[in-house]
This record gives sequence, structure tokens and C-alpha cells, in this order.
Amino acid sequence: MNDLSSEDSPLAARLRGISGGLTKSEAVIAQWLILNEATLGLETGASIAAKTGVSEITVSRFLKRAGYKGLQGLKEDLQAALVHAHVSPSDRYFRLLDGEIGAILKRDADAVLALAHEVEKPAWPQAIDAIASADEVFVTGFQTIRGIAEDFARRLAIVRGSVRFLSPHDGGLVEWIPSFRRAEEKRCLVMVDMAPYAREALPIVQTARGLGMQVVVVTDELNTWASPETPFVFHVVTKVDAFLESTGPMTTLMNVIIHEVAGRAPEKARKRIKDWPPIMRGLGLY
Amino acid sequence: MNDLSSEDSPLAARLRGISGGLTKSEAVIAQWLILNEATLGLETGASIAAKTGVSEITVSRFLKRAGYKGLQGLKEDLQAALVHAHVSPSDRYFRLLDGEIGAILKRDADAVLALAHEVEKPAWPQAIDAIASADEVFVTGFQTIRGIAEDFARRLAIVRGSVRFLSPHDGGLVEWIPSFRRAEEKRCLVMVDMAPYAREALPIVQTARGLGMQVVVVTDELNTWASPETPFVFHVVTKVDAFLESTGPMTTLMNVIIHEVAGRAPEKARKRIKDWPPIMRGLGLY
DNA sequence: TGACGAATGATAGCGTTCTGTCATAATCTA
DNA sequence: TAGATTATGACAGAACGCTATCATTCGTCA
Repeated sequence: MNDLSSEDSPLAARLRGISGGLTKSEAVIAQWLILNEATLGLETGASIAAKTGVSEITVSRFLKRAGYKGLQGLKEDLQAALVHAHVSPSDRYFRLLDGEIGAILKRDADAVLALAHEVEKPAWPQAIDAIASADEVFVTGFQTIRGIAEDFARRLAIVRGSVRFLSPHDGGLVEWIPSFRRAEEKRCLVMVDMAPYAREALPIVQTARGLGMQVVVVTDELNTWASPETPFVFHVVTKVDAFLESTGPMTTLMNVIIHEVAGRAPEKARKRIKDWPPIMRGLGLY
Repeated sequence: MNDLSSEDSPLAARLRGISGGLTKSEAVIAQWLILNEATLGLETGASIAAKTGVSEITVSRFLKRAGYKGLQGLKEDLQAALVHAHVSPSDRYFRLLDGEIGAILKRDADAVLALAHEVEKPAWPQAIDAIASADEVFVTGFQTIRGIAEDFARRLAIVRGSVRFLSPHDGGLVEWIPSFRRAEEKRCLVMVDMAPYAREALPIVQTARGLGMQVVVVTDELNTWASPETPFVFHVVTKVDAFLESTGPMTTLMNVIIHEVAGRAPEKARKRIKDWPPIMRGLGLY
């Protein structure tokens, strides 16, 4: 094992660090795993056994001894190392991230990092411009993610004015009745969506488009109805193998939108952030 | 699907190139695969089916139609693409996470992973028990994070009954007027808090404690008033060097609470999750 | 609105994977 | 060299993954 690169992967470091030394079979398995790290994703216990000349149960025992929950656990670790290498410089969290809740947190963190793909899209800065430059911004969202939309509307209003939450069922879209005085204004709708609310959401988006608004949709990974309606559709991974979908990464993306809109006029945003607390002080809330 | 990045991965290009268009289910699967490309190594046909809401055989048919020899064939293709890529997936992630927004996402992801510390606390399972075993759960939160609390109340109500959102300023705590019929019931208050709302939050927590309720507070990293009032205080990092604090990790922790409460009675939670859509179908929302 | 075709799902069966239990082989020590 | 201990393997069973077949649902068209 001494002939391996000094620049160890986490896998190599971990296998090398097994206390008590390795038996002959274990050494063979460890070396094979390290040399074939790039393609471990495709292997099974049986295929590793076949390639190393030991039995399947020996492979299984070795992985357990190495601290993995079987080959699946090793694969999950490799995946996590790939994604999280740039998040935390130390292993201090990963020790705690064993178990079911840890797995959910890791997938949530994966989903947050994966937002980088959405922000990288050419449509992203155009969507930010649509929101930042609109004379009025409407925000809507339904049922169990209505809160995300409401918080977004409140928080977006901190960094720019003329933001309204829209409750189509309650208000029947009276906010969109045409006004002569404001006929030339640019308006933008931001919709926070989660399948399967297409029946409600799609007509609203189509109505907004019909009225000349730009529409930005932030939605989950299953939404396919939004793309034909507007170029500004951004997906968030919500399935994290929990009882319910995760809404944390979607909240994070809404916060990033606010940050980017504030970044379009940073001095104005800073002034608004500063001006707000004194106005609120009369409420006696803190 | 037209909103995807112009810099398509081979997988995205291949799925996009399927002639004859996609059916509704196929479009969902294709989009999900593209959005989750980084973690496909860990998926099975069954797990993809579960996450996309289609059946396993539909996933299998789609992969065949896309020219893969099943999921295994897709994984082999991904692996081969990995070997031939000039930039490794890890480096690609690094490049995406470069820059200001990438830094924010990394800090957000780090804050999500750091939630493992809160979940590890001895108080955590006791807090989950307090919520799960209460006869009635009240949920409250204010201003720009009121939406997180409202969504939490709605979603917690999916997995257990007798959950109420509390709006103290609107309702003046009428929900807490004593009732002889329910005098012996165990009640629990869950408060989502963010500095600087101590002036409003603290009296509510003290009132709840005085009325014999258990209180769980989920709050940001600056809160110091909560710990003397209740043993169940969980902190979330919200400072991510953005214009405004991030509420994504807090949303994630609320989701973890829901998951854990559901886990205290999983069959009941699954039944409630299953029973809800038919009731909702009358609304015509999807 | 009804019929027809396409899409999709349920179920069962087959193949593969993983591991518990017991047996065998290898290694070490006296 | 023999006995004891440890490492490893064989086998069977449980669990999981995938798909063929048939049924059901959905969408389109007349």
C-alpha cells in the first residue's frame, strides 16, 4: 500500500487508517477499491468479489470494518465527498451526519449547492433584471408553500418598493384590473410553485403573460408546464427522502433572488434596510 | 425543457434529442434526471419512480426509449463521460460555486449541514416528543419569517392533527383561553424566531410556560433570551454575507422537525399523507 | 359523447444482491 | 507438528431491482 500517491483521496485515507492492520484479503480489496475509485459507482459487492478473487461476504465484512454501511454507504460517502469537498474544510460535520437525519441534511445541502446550476443559466440575470426593473412586482404561491412566497414578498419589499403578495383565490386578481394612470408600467409576477398545483398555477401565469407581464417561476423538479409559458423557470430539488418534500432549498433560492435584486441597486437597498427599523420602532416589537 | 443551460451535459443533450417529443410522464422523468445528474449513481429505478411520481416500468421504458440499457446503462454512460471529461464533476462544481452567489450557496449549505449539531443535542428528541405527543400544537412566528411558521403549521398538520397557527397580535391569544373540557390536555408551542423580535416573542413564550405548555424555539444564532425560558432552543445560522439573512436553513430545520414528528408514528403519518389528496381533489387545484 | 389507440400502472415472476449461519481453511503459537 | 484461533467461504434466505403481461386510465378524434 506504500506505493500509493501521497495525495490521498478521502477513501484512501480512510482505508489506510484502519487500525490493527489488514489481513491478506482485506489488503487486496482495499487496494482494488483505491485503484478503481472512479468506477466504484457501477460496482456491486458481487462484482468486486469477482474481480478481487475473494468472496462477497468478505467484501461486505471489510466495508463494515472500514466504517461504511455496506457498499451503498461507501458510494454515498464518495458522492458526498464529491459535492461537499468545497463546503466544509474539515470533517467535523460529517461525523454527525451519520444516520437518517444526517442523510436528509446532506441531500438538502446537495440541493442548495445544486442551485448553482440555476443561477448559471443565461435566463437568470434576465429574470433578476425583470424583477429589479419592474415598476411593480407581484408575488404568489399556494398552500403549503404560500409562506415561502409571503416571506419572499415581505423581504423583497425591504430591498425594493412596490411589491405585493397576490392571493388569487381570495382577491380574484383585482390587483390586475387595468389602470389608465399606470398603463405604461412594467410589471412582473414571481410565482413560487410546487407540483401538483398546475391547475391553479398555469391559468394565473397565462393571465399574467396575457396582460404583458414578465413571469418568473421558481418551482420543484417535477414541473414541466412552466417552461412553455415563460423563459424564466428555475428548478429546485425538493425530494430528499423525507416524509414530505424539503422546502429549504427553495427558500434559499428565493433569498438569492432578493440578494441579486438588491445587488442591482446596492446603495438603494442598503438605505432601505437602514430606513426600515426606525419606522418599525413605533410598533414596540423589540 | 428549453430553459436548460446552453452548456448541456451529454445526458441532457441526449434526453433533449429524443425524437417524437416526450409524453407528460417522460418529460417529468427527463427533467428529474437532468436536475439530479450529480447523484444518479445512488439511484435505482424504484427510487427514481418514487421521486418522480411515475411507476417503475415507466422509468424503465423511458430509459430504453432514450437508448440506454436500463438505469445501469445510463450509469455506465455517465461514468464513461466522467472519464472523458476534461473537467471532473468536482471541479465543475467548484467552478459553478465560484463567485459571490456561489459563496452564499456554500455558506447556506454549510449552515444546513451544521444543523446536525442541533439534532445531536440531548434536548432534540425530547423536543420532538413534546411536539409529537402534545394534544394540541400551536405554531407562531412574526414578520419576515411568519411564512416559515405558517408553512410549518400547514405541513405539520399533514402528518399530525390539532395544529394551529397563532397570530397573537391579530387574535390576542384567544386560542389560549382555558377550557374545562380540555383542561388536562398537553399543549406545545413551537416558535420560529429571528432577532430582533424579543420584545414580542418573550412575553408569548412566558405566557405559554405560565399556562403549562412546553415550548420549542427555533431561532437564529444571536438569540440569547430563549434559553432561560425553555430547554428546547435550537439555533440556525442565518448570516451568510448576503444583503439579508438566509432563512433557507431555518426552513430546512422546520422540515426536519416535521420528518421526526412523522417518524414517531410513521404509519399514521403515511396514512394522513395518503388521505389528504383525495380530500383536496374537490378543490380542483390539479 | 363514445370509441379507439396510446400511455401508464399493477402484479407477479425472475434475477441479482446482501448477509446470517455454519463449515472449512489458513495462520500462529507452543 | 498439533492444536487453537482467526480468516474466509458456501449456502440459503431475505430483500431489492427490473420487466413481461394484462388491465386501467387518459387523450384524441369523429
